[in-house]
Amino acid sequence: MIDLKRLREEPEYRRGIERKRVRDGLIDEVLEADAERRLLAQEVDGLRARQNAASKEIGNAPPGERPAKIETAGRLKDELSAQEKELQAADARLRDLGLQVPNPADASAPDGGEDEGEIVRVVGDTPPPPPLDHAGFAEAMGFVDTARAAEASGSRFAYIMREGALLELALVNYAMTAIVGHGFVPVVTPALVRERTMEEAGFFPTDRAQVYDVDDGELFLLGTSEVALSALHRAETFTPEQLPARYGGYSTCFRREAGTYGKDTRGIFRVHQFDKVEMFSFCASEHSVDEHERILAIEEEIVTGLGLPYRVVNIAAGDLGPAAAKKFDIEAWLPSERAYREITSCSNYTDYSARRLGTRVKRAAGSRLVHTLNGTAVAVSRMLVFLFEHYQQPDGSFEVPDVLRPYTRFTNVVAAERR
RNA sequence: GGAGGGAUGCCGGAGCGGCCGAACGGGACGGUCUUGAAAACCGUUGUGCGCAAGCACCCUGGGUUCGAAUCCCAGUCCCUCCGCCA
Repeated sequence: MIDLKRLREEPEYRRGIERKRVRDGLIDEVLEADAERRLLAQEVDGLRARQNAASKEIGNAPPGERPAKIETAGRLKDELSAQEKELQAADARLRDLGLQVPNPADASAPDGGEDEGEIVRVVGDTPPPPPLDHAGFAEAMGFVDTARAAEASGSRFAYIMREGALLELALVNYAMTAIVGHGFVPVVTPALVRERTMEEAGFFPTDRAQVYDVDDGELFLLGTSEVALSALHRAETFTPEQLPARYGGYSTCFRREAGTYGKDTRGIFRVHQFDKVEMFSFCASEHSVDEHERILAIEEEIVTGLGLPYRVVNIAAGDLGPAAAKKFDIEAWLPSERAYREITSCSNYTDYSARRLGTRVKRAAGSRLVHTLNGTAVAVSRMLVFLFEHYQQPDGSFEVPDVLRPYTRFTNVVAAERR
């Protein structure tokens, strides 16, 4: 949810919203609905004050005078309930519209759309394509079976098998160990949440089409554990010393991938179900820019540890999700495509989700909304894609990245017609 | 799945339909006393919106009433018992 007061008063704030993709006229509709609601709220407040006073009088009056007073109070009541109905309707309208408005883009997010992010830095040398792309290699090695998964579940599913399955677990361990070392509290989250949680995390109503629902819409499968982590401090007020509060979530993630038909259909680059380790921070507003850089640095450390060449992209305003004010993607080099492709992503949601959650921090006077941030530690299936290309050897074998060996306990998988 | 009980402020816990934003106890904070601390005593101590008057909040949403923490309905969550289960 955006800050309506700032929308009213700060032209900069409005401009930040307009730099994203917003339906024409939406902002003005919101402002109108807000003005109407505030007017009604004022009237109702005044009416209630009179009604409260009238009722109080009845209690204090001698019994003989009561019937007349009850009569007047009764009239006030009718008037009030009519006004209250209108206020309720205005509230609903404002809420409905307000939920559609995205968080303003930060000034440091570049203008433009999907391919107009700013390349912040490029790290490492880009190798030529290996003999097999990730899908072909994974199949040849018996690491991944998408054909049979299609039988069981449909397209964009995979059986991850043999050393591939062990690599999956090794990646989870590697990422979890890394972020716990940076002070993130390890958490295995629920994978199903209620609608409210989706909304408060900033995903509903805008991203509803991307989410699987379950049990007749009672519950929804997470697309990222970020959703469950954000709810960890719902309606809570932190003391300043408790911040930053950092959590490392592990969960399986589920995405419908609506609107991606025909895109990235080979292998496991884009699948409906994958495991992910995610960083999530609650922090004071004045520290969120630093926290964002910190999360990005940890992501780079993880990617570097796995020896992948990459670049960092400051995502353009028009390409930001509804909740993000700013986002850095790390794109690793995918040799078979001779292109950089997204491997991690970290966002600063500022107070957008916190406002819905009611997560605050105590201040000298009153309290303020916190800022929330999230970032990928490892999205496992996606990461396997890159490893299968970068660690594919000339003799067709697979070499395990050094940092994963403590977890896999094997260092090499030979090319196998044995499968 | 079946049967009961419950949800109040930082915590415990009271609360007749009006005198309840809420007794009492604890904690925390400030002060007196003390070389310092403890003890004792005194005081302060929820939040959001609003410039303010004021309004709202006793799990959530409805309802009854002139008036609801208190009565009614629905939901959510927790606890106990039975059944089932990795």
